[in-house]
Amino acid sequence: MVRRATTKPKTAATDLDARKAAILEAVVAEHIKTAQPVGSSSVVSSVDLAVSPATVRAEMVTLEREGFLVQPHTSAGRVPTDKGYRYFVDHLKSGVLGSAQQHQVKEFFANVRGEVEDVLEQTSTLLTQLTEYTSVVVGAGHSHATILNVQLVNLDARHQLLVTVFSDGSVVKHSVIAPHDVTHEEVAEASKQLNALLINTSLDSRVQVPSRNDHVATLVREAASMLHAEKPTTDGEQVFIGGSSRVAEAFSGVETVRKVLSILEQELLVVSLVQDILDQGLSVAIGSENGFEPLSACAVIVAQVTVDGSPAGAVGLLGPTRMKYREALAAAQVVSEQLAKRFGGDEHG
Amino acid sequence: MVRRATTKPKTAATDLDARKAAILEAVVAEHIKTAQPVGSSSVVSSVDLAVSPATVRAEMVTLEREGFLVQPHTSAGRVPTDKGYRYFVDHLKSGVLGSAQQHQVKEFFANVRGEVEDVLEQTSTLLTQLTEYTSVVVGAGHSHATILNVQLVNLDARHQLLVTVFSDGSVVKHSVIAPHDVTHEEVAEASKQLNALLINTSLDSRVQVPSRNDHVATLVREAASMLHAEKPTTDGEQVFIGGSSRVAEAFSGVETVRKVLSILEQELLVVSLVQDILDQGLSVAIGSENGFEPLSACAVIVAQVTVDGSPAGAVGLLGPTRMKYREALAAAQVVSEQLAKRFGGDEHG
DNA sequence: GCTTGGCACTCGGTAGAATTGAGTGCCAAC
DNA sequence: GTTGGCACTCAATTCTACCGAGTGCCAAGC
Repeated sequence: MVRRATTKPKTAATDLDARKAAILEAVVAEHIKTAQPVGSSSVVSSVDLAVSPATVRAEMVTLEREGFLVQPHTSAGRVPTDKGYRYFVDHLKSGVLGSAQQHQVKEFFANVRGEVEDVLEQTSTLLTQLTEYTSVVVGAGHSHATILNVQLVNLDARHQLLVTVFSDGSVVKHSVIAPHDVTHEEVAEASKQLNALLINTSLDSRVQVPSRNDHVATLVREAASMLHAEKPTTDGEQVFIGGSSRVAEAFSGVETVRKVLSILEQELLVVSLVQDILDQGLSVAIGSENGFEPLSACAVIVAQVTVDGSPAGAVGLLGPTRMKYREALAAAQVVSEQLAKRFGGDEHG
Repeated sequence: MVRRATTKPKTAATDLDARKAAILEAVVAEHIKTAQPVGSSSVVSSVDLAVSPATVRAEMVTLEREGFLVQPHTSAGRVPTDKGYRYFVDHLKSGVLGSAQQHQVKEFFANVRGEVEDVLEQTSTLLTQLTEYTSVVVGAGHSHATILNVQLVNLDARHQLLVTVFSDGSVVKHSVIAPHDVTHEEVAEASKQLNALLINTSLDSRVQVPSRNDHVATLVREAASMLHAEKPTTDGEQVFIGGSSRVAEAFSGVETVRKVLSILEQELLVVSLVQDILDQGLSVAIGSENGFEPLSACAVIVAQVTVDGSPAGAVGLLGPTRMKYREALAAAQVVSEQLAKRFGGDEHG
């Protein structure tokens, strides 16, 4: 698995004097806008520095030496490095959503109906519409939710379906194969026992299964073991990815597009990517910071969704490193807040 | 919605004499291999026709006039049109999977575990591995399955979750909001009544809900209506798309890639695309035949999965019109058969 | 001691011209 | 009907010249 090398969440390590900062920011902003290398004169005209291009050039040499900028080739303007973007993002005064978009968000949350999954899925669509980037919405797993109800349903004499309802409103099913043919009554009895056994437990907790060897007890054991055999990898997280077609626009090289799409296809990887970023205490991972080599051309924005004080998921945006950070951050922020509100105050809208 | 214009499922309309056919097939085969326009001399050397390039050229003029080939420009070789591919596919002697791939399929179906959804999802991954194309796996909706069990579970006094188990092993949940606070006992009673009411019915059939106005009856009505309010669009179909990153390789233009990805994101569209193709009685839709303008650069292969004589889903492959039809058809064929076997003989593995 | 205008220099990008060569269409001869 | 021959076409490639954005450096100026 391609896990990240533990890069230090180094922030605010280097500080630049006001003029260098202004120049760097101008370069980044301009490059984000135009996707072109930015030259000294262009900086002068975009910032009011009362300084000549020559001076700016001198500063840019320093900035390049310090690793904030690079020249694609001599006699071209400069392009920000990941470090340059990092500085830019760290010193970004947080923006606010355009009013049209604010309205769209409001509209959206006023009108979404349906189950949690549906809401999350549609939220991911909303996010890509707001930002032009690919979005990721992760719903928390239910490993800590308690069981409200279990039901063993007969499909035929040998096959049963175990349906489990959790306190967070999620429902999970497991196929159970009985070692012997069983009757409806036995299934009903097993179902009853399972309820008695499991209600109010969580998946973490071990339960005492009957050790007898009759049909019912075997069935109960079988079912309980299916339930607890939950693969620890998925943990029941739900991932919704929206706007993957945006990847095609955001990156120039075919190969980059392929790599990024290919990562997005592996939902487990996406979950761990988002988790990694949150663990680092970041809200943006720029280029190689995300630790996935194939995503080194990407920036990933993450905003945690906090419900009742504990993390309940996250929303993310994935774009090129030269993405519109301010707008994207604002969008992620607002949407995550709305999502939190939605699932906080009134849990089952 | 971009639905297809009802093009006639015209097959075997035109027939070509043996030599023209051989030339056409050579051109298609060569173009599929090289992605380049194919010239007369290249045809001569790839087919043993005992005929000179000049003669081939004369034939190609005819083929072009009849719409099977086009020239990108004067003085280039020829490229097949959709019609050309169509002829090629219609006259394809069905191929067989490479032995390595056969083994892979066998291996796969010997080892997949888990719920139907998991199997289908992994099947889509298998298909893209077999073919290098994007795959689509559609599981049939449960609109005709009967209800085996319903359960109303209390989340809190006003919010309940209705969990329905169908005879095909699918499980669906619906949030229910009670008009008044209800007790656990009332919920249990409602649950019981719902079971009595709904077991062995299908979603098509209307049921007689109690008209009384007490809490329990209201709850029953509310729950039943949620269940039957199933949006007719989704019908509970499940769609699994694998290898969307393959789109980036398969098409050259960024814009084409974007369009195709964007269609793939809309699962409902994909379902109707697959359905359309099956309705036309086709197993391959080439270029504009699929009726979606953004997919006019694509060919789509579909193989129905038939369980116990009735359609239970479909597997599909999406690639460029110059896709490797023989291999892709073989793969779709084999996988759909295996899938049918899997869900036929032993339904709940 | 910064700052700056001046200047030579670099080098990617573009435009135009020349060249190449794969492939065609046509035709007269077989 | 088939074929070799041939003139012709035109995308692709190569080469050249050149432009100009942008740089680095430096000596003069505030």
